[in-house]
Amino acid sequence: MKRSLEQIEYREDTEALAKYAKALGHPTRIAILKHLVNQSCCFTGDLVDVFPLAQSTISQHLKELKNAGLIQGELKPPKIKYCINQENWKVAKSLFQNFFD
Amino acid sequence: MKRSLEQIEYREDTEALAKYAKALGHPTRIAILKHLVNQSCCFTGDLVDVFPLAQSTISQHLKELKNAGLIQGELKPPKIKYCINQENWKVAKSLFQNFFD
DNA sequence: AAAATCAATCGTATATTTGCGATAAGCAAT
DNA sequence: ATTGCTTATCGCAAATATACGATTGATTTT
Repeated sequence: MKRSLEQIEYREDTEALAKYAKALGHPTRIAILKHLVNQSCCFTGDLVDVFPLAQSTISQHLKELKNAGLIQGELKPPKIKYCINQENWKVAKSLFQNFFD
Repeated sequence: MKRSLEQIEYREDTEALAKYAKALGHPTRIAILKHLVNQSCCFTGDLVDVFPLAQSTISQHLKELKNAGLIQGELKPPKIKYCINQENWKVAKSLFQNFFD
């Protein structure tokens, strides 16, 4: 992509908010998170049953949510249990709260 | 893009939240909105001075924010005055509020 | 050690996003 | 009607996102 020569430096909280928002910017990921909030936790397999998407696609969405810090995976062999990352969840919550006044 | 055969139907509020989140998913757009919240309103030209981005790029970001419904433009010849769309702003605010509990 | 199970990653295809410069379009004043 | 100012759109290039099937990797059970 053609980019501005001087890479723009935004305030840290601006970047953070954009990062969280981007992660939330897809209905499937919103739905996954809602599911996690309700169930408190769940496994990838469960989600594959809930959504008409390939396992690899679900996994990819989970990865993005994990990268954004909104969820975390706990090894629960032979499965992996995904939960909301409460700490960052609070951070995101307050970022959005402050943003909207 | 290879898509699921059956286009997934999400709840309306899930789609709406994802739409707003997507619009917020770029630091420049966050910064623009913060600017608008502070200034209450402003013109495209002002933003071009504030951000080291081409006028066309700013215009594109404004377009996305407008499409998402977060801002609105008022003709103030020869300029266009952009403001927060208070109505949708409230909607977005409560969607994020509910989402984060 | 082998088999089974589950999730992650790879490779691919396509769509969308982001950025730019250049051009067009809208409107006011001349 | 022409000019000048402001913003939108077009056309392009490159990056990123979204989805899939196929494969790999990790771990437990047999």
